[in-house]
Amino acid sequence: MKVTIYDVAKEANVSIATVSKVINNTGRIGEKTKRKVLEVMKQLDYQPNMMASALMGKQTKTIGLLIPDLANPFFSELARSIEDRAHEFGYNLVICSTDYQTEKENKYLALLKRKSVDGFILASGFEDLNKVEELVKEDVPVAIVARDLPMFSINTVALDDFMGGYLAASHLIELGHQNIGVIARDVWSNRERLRGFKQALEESNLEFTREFEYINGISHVEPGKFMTAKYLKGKNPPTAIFACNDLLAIGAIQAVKEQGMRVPDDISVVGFDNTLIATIVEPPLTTVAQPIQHMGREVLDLIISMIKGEKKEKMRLTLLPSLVTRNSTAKNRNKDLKEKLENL
Amino acid sequence: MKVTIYDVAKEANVSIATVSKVINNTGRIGEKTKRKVLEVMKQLDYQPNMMASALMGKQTKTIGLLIPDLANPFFSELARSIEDRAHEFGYNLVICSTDYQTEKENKYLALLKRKSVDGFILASGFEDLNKVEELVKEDVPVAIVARDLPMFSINTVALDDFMGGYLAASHLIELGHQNIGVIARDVWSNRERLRGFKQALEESNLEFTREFEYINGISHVEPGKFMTAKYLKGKNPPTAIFACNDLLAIGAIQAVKEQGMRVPDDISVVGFDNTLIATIVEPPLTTVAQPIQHMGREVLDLIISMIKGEKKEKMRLTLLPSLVTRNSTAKNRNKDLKEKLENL
DNA sequence: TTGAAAGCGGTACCAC
DNA sequence: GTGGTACCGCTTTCAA
Repeated sequence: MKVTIYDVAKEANVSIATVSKVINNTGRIGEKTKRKVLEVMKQLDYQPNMMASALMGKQTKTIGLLIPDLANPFFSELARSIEDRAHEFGYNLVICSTDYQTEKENKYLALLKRKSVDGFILASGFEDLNKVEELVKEDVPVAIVARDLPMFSINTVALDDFMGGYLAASHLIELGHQNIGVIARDVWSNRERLRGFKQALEESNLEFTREFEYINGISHVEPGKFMTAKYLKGKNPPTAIFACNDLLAIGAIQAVKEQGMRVPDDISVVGFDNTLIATIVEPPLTTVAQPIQHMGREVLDLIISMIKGEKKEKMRLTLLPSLVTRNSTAKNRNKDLKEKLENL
Repeated sequence: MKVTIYDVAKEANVSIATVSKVINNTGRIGEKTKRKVLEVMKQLDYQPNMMASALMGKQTKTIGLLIPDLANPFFSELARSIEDRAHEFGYNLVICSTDYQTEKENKYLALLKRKSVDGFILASGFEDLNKVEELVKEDVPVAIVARDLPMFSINTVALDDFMGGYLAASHLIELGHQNIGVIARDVWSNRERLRGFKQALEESNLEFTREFEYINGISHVEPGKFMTAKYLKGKNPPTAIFACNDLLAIGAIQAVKEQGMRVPDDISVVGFDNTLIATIVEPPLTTVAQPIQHMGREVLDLIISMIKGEKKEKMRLTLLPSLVTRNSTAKNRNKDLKEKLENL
């Protein structure tokens, strides 16, 4: 049978109260008794049961992490960075993939609450914030990561998506692209990226007049491929593509190739996230890098400080993206543009 | 404050024992009382505290999953498939990345034990099995996945690695390759793959006489690149590379390109795992596919049945790999071979 | 059919 | 300093 605090107490000829004190290093205990108890604990290989102490109001040292999809490189990298930091503090992560389904989000939220997790980190869609608001009201520590919720008072570590879009567009404009196709799923952060994107165009006295529609479905390779093919086959095909995540960008590259064109010679492609796969595609992807490690570390620190009860005021930490230039972008050599320039 | 079983009992004018019975659907309760209690539970939005019931010996409905690295596509895909199946049964996963460090493995094992997880799924290195053996002795449900431990009596869901290596070699041999470089980390499963690989050579009256050494470090892009470059620059360069995971294969492809050669025209490359990235590289990777979804599902089912106390006898389930042919492999056009053939 | 009460393994307050 | 003990929230006999 498992060894309990009673076994230790009996073996050390003290009360369980005393043992508890040496475990938690609280109250005052004599040096000798302390040593004695410690010794017995080691000898019996005693492992305090966390369920029991959790019941008495102490923490469970576990944090719930809700993400859309663990198999998506961006989220698995993010989860890993959060996990590492969590372990540094002796915390574990319960990870749940929600597939962007509100139903699952709510289900996992409720389930993990029953398991008395100390707090939640949300990287998921959460278009429906009712349950999240409830948690906040009940004083359950909740922090958001990689997902800006501007009109909601909650601790957040996010990326400056506006700047991300701006960066992507600026880079492309500098390379002489004026007709740029955008591929994105309709979520808040992408709307921001699009705003930043347009802002950059505007500053160059360019206008975003292209046909545009959000993809439906998730941000994966296929939709990126599909949408790019559509743009390329449509009238007024773009000379560059800005995809709002690396997976979509991969799809874009594949579509370009299938049309018998080349990246970046004929079409430039910019991605977003800078995950492992950006370095793996051919050509290597120019992409807007999210500081994934940094984000993971920051939310974890944030949630920990909330759990500890420090920092009662809400805050939003915005990290800045940076452009990583690889080989999927190049000067625009498109004839139309050349002609236009020559006609000036 | 949180609503407890007492609140429900009071509100429904019954004892907590009765409430407990309706929650768990045990014992015999009158229809009316049952309905009444159910109603009150709903009304108060009562959520039973799992810590408390876990303390009483019931399950925590959480499973510990130890993997080497959550950011590695193979493991994140595996984790995802296990997670999905777990959720079907109402279980959660606590995921820990061990980085192949025995130290971390043992640390997480102990930590999760204190948290009373119902069982462990191990996909990690575990060269040191002492702690695992202890768990088994203590009757803690433990299952191994994606990692064969042949001389150890423990429930396992694994791949037929021997066959995987055999498949890869056969494919390459069929394409006319005789001088094949192998890249692998020195772990059990790779030793098996190598065995299968050699077996196929042998059956074709070929011999594996190449210089060979296991990589040191982890199975990631860099070592694959490094080792391939080494082979290519060495004497008697191979016409094909068999890399024991997709990441290594990516590295191989990159190295080939850097040497100014082409895949598959000059060098063929076969990977292992068939993760997302195999479809993303250029050229798309021919690779030995592991049935990741299937494996995840099977271990989960296995551990559940262990938790439930069914199936006391140990078993090893071996899943079969299959070769997915894409464009990183082609007929050997190497001069040497041609000459050889002509000299016949 | 229902309920009183004894735990499960700890924590923490309060005497001694 | 150390120990007695009342919980924490729920499960489970065992009576009633």
